[in-house]
Amino acid sequence: MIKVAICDDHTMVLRGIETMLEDSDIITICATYNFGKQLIAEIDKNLPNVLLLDINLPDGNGIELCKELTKKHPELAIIGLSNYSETGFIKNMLRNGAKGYLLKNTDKQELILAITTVHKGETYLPRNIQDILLNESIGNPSQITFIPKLTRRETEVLHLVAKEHTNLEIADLLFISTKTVESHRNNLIQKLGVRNTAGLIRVALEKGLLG
Amino acid sequence: MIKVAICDDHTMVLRGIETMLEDSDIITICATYNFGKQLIAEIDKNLPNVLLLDINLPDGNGIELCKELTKKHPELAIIGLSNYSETGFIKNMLRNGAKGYLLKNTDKQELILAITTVHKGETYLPRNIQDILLNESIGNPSQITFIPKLTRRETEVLHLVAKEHTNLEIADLLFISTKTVESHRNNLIQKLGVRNTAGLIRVALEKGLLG
DNA sequence: CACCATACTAGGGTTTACCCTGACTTTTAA
DNA sequence: TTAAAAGTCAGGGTAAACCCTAGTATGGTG
Repeated sequence: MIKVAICDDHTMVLRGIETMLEDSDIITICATYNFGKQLIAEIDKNLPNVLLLDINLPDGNGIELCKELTKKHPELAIIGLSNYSETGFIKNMLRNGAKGYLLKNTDKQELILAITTVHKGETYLPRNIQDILLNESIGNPSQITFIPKLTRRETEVLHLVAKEHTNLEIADLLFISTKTVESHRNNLIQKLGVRNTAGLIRVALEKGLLG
Repeated sequence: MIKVAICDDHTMVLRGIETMLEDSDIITICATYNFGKQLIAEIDKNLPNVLLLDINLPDGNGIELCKELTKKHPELAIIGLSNYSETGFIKNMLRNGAKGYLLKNTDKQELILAITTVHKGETYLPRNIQDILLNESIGNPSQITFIPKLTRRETEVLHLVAKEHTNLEIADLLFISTKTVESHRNNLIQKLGVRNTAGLIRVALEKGLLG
C-alpha cells in the first residue's frame, strides 16, 4: 500500500482527492492537512510515501515548503498541486525537489498514475505540461499563461505603486533613491510587457501579482 | 429534493462537492459541467433549482455567465464559487443575480446550509465574507461601498486608460482635446477617491467598472 | 420658455512618470 | 571561483499626468 498525505486549504479539493482515492486497493490516505504549518508540525508522526502539496497555500510559500521537506525527508515523493500551468512555478517546484506536478482539474486515472509513478522514484508530469515545457525549451515561450518572475525589490515597488505612492514616497519608504525606484518601475513595465502605470496595475492584478 | 448542478473546471473540486452532497437526503445532483459553454448548451435540458458556479472559468467570464443565466432563468438560484474573497468580485456577482457566494475551502455543513438557504429565496454569504463587507461599509461608508456613477465620456476614457492609451491617443480616438481628456481623467480620480492612475485602475477593477 | 444642474469642453502651470544610457556593488547560481 | 543577476544610483532629457479654473452645450424640470 502506498501511503499518501494531502495538504490543501480548499476543503473541496481535499474531499475530492479523498473520494478519488478511497476505493483504491494500492493507495491509502494516511493524513490530510489544511495548512502548511500543520503539515510541518505533524508530518513526522506518520510519514507518507507520497505527499500531494498545494503550491498556493495561504500561510507561506509552497515551493519553500517543498524544499524544506525534501531536504528533511529525501525519500518522500512530493507532487505539487496548482490551478496554474505556469511553467515558472512548475520548474521551480521540480528544481526544489518535487517529483511531479498536477493541475487541479486532474481526473482519477491520472491522479493514481501520478502517485504510483512518483512512488517508483520516477517523475510524473501531465501530457499538456510536458508539451508546454517542451515548447519552451525549443524556444516557443507560451505567452498566454506567462507570469514573469519578479525580484524582491520589484515586488515591493509594485505593491507600493498599487497603493498610489509616488516614486518619491516609495524612495523614502525603501530608503533608496528615486532613480532606483524608476529603474525598478522600468523593469516592471518591461517584464509585464506594458506601456505605463495603467497597464502595470491591470496586468499585475490579472496575473495575481498583487494578491 | 433540491436539484443542484455544478459547473467547475477543476475535477477535484467537482468530485469534492459531489462527495459532500451525495449522502444528503434533501439534495440531489442533477448535472455537472466542466466548461461554461457546456453549461449554457445543456442546462435547459434539466434545469436545477440551485447552480454552483465557478467564477474563474477558463472559457469566459463567470460574472457574465451569471447575468445571462439569471436573466433567462429568474427562478434559478446561483451560488458563486471562487478561491478569492475579493469584495469587488463578490459584490459584482451579487449585483448580477447571484444568490450566494462560497469560497472553495467551504466544508460540508456550510455547503448544505448555503444551498438550502438560497433555495428558500434568501441570500447566503459565509460569515467571514459578511464580516469583510460589513467592515468595509463601517470603515468608510461613503467611499468604499459606494460605486460612483460614471458618465458616458468618463467610462469611455476609463476604458481607454486601462488599455494603456495616453491622453493624446485618447483625444484622437474621441475627437476631443487632450485637455478634455485630462478633465475626464481628473473627474474619474475625484469620483473614485484615488490619487493617480495606479489607484484609478486598481479601484476601477475592484469595483467592477472595467468588467 | 426659462432655469438649473450636469456633462463636456479646454486653457495655463506644475508635478510626476517615462526613457536611455552607463556604472558600480552585492548577491546568487553554475 | 567565475559568471550572471539583482540592486543601487546618476544625468539629461521628453512625454505624460495632474491640478485649478472656467466657458460652453445639453437635457430635464418647474
